[in-house]
Amino acid sequence: MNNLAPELIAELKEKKEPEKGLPPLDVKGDLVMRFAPNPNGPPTIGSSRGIVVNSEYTKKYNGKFIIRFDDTDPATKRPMLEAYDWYLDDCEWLGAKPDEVVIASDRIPKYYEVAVQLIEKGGAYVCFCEQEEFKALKDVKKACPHREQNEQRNLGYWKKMLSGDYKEQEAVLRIKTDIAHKDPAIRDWVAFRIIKTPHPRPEVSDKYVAWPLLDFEGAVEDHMLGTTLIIRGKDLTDSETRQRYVYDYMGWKYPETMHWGRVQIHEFGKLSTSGLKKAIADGTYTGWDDPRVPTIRALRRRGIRAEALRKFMIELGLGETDISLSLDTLYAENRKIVDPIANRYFFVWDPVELNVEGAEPKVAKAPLHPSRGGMREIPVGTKVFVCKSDVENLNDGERLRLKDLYNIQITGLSPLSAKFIGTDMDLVKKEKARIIHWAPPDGLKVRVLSPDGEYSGIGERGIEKELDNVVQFERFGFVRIDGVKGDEVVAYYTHK
RNA sequence: GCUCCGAUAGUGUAGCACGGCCAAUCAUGUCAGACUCUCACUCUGACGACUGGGGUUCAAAUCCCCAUCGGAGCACCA
Repeated sequence: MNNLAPELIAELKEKKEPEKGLPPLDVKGDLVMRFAPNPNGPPTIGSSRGIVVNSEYTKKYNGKFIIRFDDTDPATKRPMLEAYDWYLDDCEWLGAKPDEVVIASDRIPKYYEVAVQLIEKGGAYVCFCEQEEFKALKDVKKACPHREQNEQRNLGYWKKMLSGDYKEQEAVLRIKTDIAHKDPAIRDWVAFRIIKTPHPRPEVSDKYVAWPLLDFEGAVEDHMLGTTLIIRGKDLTDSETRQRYVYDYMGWKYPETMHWGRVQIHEFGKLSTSGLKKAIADGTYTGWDDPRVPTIRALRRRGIRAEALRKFMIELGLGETDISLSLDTLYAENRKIVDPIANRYFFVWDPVELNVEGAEPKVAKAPLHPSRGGMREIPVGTKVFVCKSDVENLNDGERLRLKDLYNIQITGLSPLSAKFIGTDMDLVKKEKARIIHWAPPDGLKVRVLSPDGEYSGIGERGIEKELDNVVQFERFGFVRIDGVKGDEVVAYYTHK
């Protein structure tokens, strides 16, 4: 069979191994996709899904990946100036360097052009209703009086909207849809409103007072960018129906769309960008890369690898159900990458001093890595530090093994003391003595910042040479060495 | 209230478009054991799911209907 029809076998194998994670796409022609965040905060784990999935598809199908900043709300969801670069930086780190970067607030005049065309086609009108007033009418499928204004009037009003003649709230431009549409969410939606707060970007600042809303800006942009496939959160499913009115008036072709549900992460719960902003401002968190914060920057600082995050996001697939997941899977993925390369060191948290009577000063030798070879050397005298939790429930006379050093027997509990009883591994193998790790008294002062608090203690020398690397503190977990200052080391906790 | 949408083990997924090969895939998790001078890694084993009820059919996780549960939108937010 193999000889007769090798291509059949190959085909069978392919059928057996469907694409793990993302469903295959039916791409005809070019694929253009975009990830469109509002940079009103740094990219979060949630953003990474959008970045990874969009870029993964465009990679796979040789398409174009665009990042577009939907920053057209200078007031309520005011963009954060630093965040623009953070997005680009995190994208690059994730291996998702965009082919094109677009900033909506740079392209306002283009949106104005489309607005004028829509008005001329009778597809949009300037509405002076108060919000409540309009809603009341809309709820009973009734048009407001402004809906019937002719094009000339609308054009005049529109000019006045642009020139700043109206106050905020005084006038909006609405897209004429179907005022009796069965879904109230669709009825004559707002495309532009007036905001007199200057935009945070200095190049834009107070240049405009009429700002497009997302549905309008996105509609025009997706057409201009030639987007062929949109993947976005299901909170925007109705956008398609709304935006199609614009596309129909203009005679454009609407892109394909796909949606995904909300992602919630157990470890972080419901943290909103604005909530985080507040917590950072009041000092609850140290910044946007505090290990307790769900941003990509924080994960990076903790030593999560881009590949692990990518894989994690891809394997979520594209479901419309809301999902709630635990970072354990991400950690497992990361551990697979990091475990073979991370050097091992001793770090003693909550250190307790232990004197070992009868021990000769020596140099302990321990492998840098259990399977890779290379040794570290730790000079040690008669005094070591051990973890408080390891010696809390000891009995007098108990025998222990100090890992890679020697055996001891406890001779006193307070103060803690012990005596040297040899180096033979039989203590562990036959007597099943516990092995604990330790640190020399002249070690480094180490602080570990982790999602559930800070640990401080003493680490062996050598750690200071691992700046920026992920290492494993034995019996503690993986950490990334974040800073070294003299004899003081700061590490960020990666995971168990 | 109106309009959409979804439901497979603790979690996340595969399978559903073309019903049988599904007593249901993979990963993670949990438990047990092996290995190991780490409670890490690796290995072995166990645990664990088609929301419920009807219908169509020789045959349903897959198709249809109802119910239940969950979610989204109904903003001059994105």
